[in-house]
Amino acid sequence: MEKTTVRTRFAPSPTGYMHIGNLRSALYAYLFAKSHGGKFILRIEDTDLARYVEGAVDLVYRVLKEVGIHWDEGPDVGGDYGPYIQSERKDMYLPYAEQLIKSGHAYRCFCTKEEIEEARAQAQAEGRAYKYDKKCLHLSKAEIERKLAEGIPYVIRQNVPTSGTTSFTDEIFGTITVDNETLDDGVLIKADKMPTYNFANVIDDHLMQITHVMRGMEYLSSTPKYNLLYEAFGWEIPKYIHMPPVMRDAQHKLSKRDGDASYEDFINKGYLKEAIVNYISLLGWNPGDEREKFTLNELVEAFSIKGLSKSPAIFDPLKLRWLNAQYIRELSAEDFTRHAMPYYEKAGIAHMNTDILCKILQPRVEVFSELPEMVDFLAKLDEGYSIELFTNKKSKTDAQISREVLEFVIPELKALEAWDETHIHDLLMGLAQAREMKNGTLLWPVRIALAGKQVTPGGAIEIAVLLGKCEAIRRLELGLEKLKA
RNA sequence: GGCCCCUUGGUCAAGUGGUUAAGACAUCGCCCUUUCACGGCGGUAACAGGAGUUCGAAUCUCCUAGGGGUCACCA
Repeated sequence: MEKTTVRTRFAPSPTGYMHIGNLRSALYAYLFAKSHGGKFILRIEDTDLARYVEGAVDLVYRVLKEVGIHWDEGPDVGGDYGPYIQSERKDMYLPYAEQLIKSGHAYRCFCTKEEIEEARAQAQAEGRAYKYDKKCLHLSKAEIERKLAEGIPYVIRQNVPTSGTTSFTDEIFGTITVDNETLDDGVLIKADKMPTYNFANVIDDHLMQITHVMRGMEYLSSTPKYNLLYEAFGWEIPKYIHMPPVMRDAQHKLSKRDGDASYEDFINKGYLKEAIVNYISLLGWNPGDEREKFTLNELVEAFSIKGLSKSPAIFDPLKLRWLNAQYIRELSAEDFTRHAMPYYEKAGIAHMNTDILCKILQPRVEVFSELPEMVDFLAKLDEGYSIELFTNKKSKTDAQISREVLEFVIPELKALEAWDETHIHDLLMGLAQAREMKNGTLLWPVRIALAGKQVTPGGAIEIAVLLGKCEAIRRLELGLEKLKA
């Protein structure tokens, strides 16, 4: 038996926004295809002209490329089953719908939107689900001809059976059966001759020989209608893999309105793309072992739909943060600095020693955007800080001791020729030892005077080096003055 | 409301008839320490509820509850 190649697709509609949930769908479809040595196809679903957004398609390309999800076929790279943009395929669908009319699986419906609306409103008022009553299915040939001749607009509806059941097997949810009676005669071709999403999907997936349809589980309940279509055409039904949504909390999907739902939002906040991909891969999937950190290639290696969850997953920003921090810590010093530089500039410290900045910041930063706030004191001392900061129980310091410390430390530092970590370190430690005081007792007041802040990334020595001798001495003297006052 | 799906700690989750019910994030405590972090060690914390089936149920069945989805000439 010939083994067919796995083909999956990601079929976004270009909205100008790469939702985390969509990215995850793309990721899973990509991982599934690649883990089976198959092809991953990108198709743009833009049948709704009213929703056209400038530059939206480019955004899809850019994000996918950036995270390393490469498509084997798509609008820009081509392929044997193109075009890959639905609007360029728009003439392909109508003939298929007409074929269905001939075979009795579809029919023209001349009912106006208003009529439908009315019937729907009435159904709602009576508390029952609306279903089109198949009125136009029973039009005589002559009537149809007459309406056609009059140019009355129509849609083409699927003629679903009114009895019996339809079942299908989802690879993760198992077999699902529905009563055909609950199915509505959905519109296949709109009055403007454009296909509806559902119809275009079936045609395109078949024509592009998609073997595994991976999509959000909101399509679970319309899948029987898809299958009826495949059957009407006599086409092979693809495998279905429906994926639960990404949630903001137990009752809401992660949505655009939350402000935190797009890939771009996270990148702009200083998250690393590797961390984002890694994190979302784990939202609704697990590798079956205890690994949590994965590169894209490792994900391809480890991915299996067996690890996909049936229930929705709540997006946990805290865990993403943690994972991001893990990735930041693994960066080389060069890469860390490259990522941090825009934020250094924002903080006005881009001229400082990047080795030391890296040393003190890399283990502390979880998201790059928080960096300026962490180092604000470097660029500018808040001279109005309270001298109560000099008091610290654990370091055994108070204002009095701090004053004494600064009084003997300042001249020594002033006399120091080589202003670097080693020399400052040796000098300060030597002084503490000579005076028989805890390192902390000496270092605390120095750091406070240098930073004017209780909590700082890095200690007194690193901060002194970063500030440079001149500024460091100035701050120390200012601190001493405050203590004397 | 009809139909479909889901339900293990606060969160992500392992688990497929017999386990002291993993692990991670978060949280709390301790250690390390030049503040804060990093790192290390440890603690708190869960099978939605109820009936069955079975020698034995988180695992199988049914009911209830809760949640989600869907019911467009939107995708």
